[in-house]
Amino acid sequence: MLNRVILIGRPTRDPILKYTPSGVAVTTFTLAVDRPFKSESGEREADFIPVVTWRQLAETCANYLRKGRLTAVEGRIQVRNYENSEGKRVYVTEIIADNVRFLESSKSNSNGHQKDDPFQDDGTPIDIDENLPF
Amino acid sequence: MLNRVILIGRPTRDPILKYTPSGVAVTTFTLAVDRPFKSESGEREADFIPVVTWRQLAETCANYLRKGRLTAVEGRIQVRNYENSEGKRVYVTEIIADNVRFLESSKSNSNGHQKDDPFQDDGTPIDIDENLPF
Amino acid sequence: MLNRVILIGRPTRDPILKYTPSGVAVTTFTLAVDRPFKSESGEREADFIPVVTWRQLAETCANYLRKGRLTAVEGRIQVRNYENSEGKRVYVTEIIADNVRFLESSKSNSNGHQKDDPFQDDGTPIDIDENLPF
Amino acid sequence: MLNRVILIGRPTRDPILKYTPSGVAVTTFTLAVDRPFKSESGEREADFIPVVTWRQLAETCANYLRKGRLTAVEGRIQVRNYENSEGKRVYVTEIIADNVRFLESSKSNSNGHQKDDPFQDDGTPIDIDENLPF
DNA sequence: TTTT
DNA sequence: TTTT
Repeated sequence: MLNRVILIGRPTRDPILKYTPSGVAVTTFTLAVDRPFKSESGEREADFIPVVTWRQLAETCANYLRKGRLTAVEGRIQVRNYENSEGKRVYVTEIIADNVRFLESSKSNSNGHQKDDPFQDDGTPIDIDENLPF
Repeated sequence: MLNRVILIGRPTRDPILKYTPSGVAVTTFTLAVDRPFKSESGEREADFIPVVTWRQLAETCANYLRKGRLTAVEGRIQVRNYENSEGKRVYVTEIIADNVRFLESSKSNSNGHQKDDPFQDDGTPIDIDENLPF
Repeated sequence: MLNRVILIGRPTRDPILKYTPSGVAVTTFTLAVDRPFKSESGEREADFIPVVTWRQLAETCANYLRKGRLTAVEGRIQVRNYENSEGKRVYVTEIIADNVRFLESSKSNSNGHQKDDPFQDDGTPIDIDENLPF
Repeated sequence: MLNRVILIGRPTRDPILKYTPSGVAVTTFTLAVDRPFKSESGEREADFIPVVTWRQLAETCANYLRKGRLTAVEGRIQVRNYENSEGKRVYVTEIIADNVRFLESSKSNSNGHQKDDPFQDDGTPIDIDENLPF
């Protein structure tokens, strides 16, 4: 009924832009989010959280999102499940993002604003295609 | 670096209170969160999101959380992975809650307040025990 | 750059639907949000937070939002300022909501769903009219 | 009943650390948060949002927070009111922060982590002193 | 495996 | 000015 996630972290790699059979743009990446405390053995730990973006926001992420650059993600948690090749049910948890902010864009200009950074809110109903098991 | 989740939904069953070997209380439940749009076939859909609570909050959830009752959950996303019996790496995504609100408590009194509802914020560093593969 | 607010509380009165000169629907109400701790003197306290909704969401709130009913609000903080009749600058802080959930709708049917509850996300850019000092 | 705010912006000036009569540390600053769209006249606009931090987090902000540096703030909205010298009721809206992240700390080391950055969550109940009209 |  |  309400489902909101906000993350700040760093993509583990550059994103890859794909298209669904019906031509909808989709970009997937994993965000490494440092935990606010150390593990038992004193190491810094992180959660590696899969993020999916659609349509205009997917294109923007393909253009601006870069491995290792600090990034803020807003969206909702989605839990999909499907049957794998061995007939077992597999659960996949992803963030479906509707807002992404590039906090360390290499394309920032001198006053700190991102150039050519379109309005990134994507409030239209989510396409059915997003449930495809990429 | 920042990791915040807010959900409103309904537990799919009553929670069960367990204790770690070191005696720390832990409660797990699944929250069914309706999606804000219908599926291709016109059905309402939901995400089924695992939630874990620890210590005092675990005890409170065991006492107040009930199957089907509207519930708000605040916390962070955690992604664990472990090797299963077949030697395969399995990823588990859960919400580690630090705040739970019982929006339809059956134990509310006539003026709408929850009785015996202690301060529910649990801001202390998370115990190492939480990484046990329950 | 990122501005997100999530509240659960109760409207202090029924909302009133107005229209801007250009015909845009706008609804304003105050949400009473109980604080999670008691005051020095042991009393429950609340924050009284002004909320503004626009367009379709304003119409939906006029239809469903009711005084005293538990309500969830998602949006962003906006700080306006204007000069009052004595020439003094006055600051007004409001939540511009883009999602409102009626958690205790009196119009719920027997299986708990809200009837005629349209998709409430309103992700379009905010109209200039919202800066009018209502 | 639930009250959560997450902001990313830039402090308009260096913070100043003060102490209440009872010796509790408090730091106040204003966060400039760019709006995601331009004004009617095509200008970028921002909301200027007052933020208050207490105790350990106040000390950390005094040490690390700097004017103009990108900063993430988590907390809750508080609406105070008091009578001013002319006997008029004045409303003050502030974010009481319980988590602050310095996204552009000048004290970051080469791998991007903040040095000497203590655990910043401050989950203890808020002190009565915070209601003093600073 | 699932809530209303 | 305030909700339960």
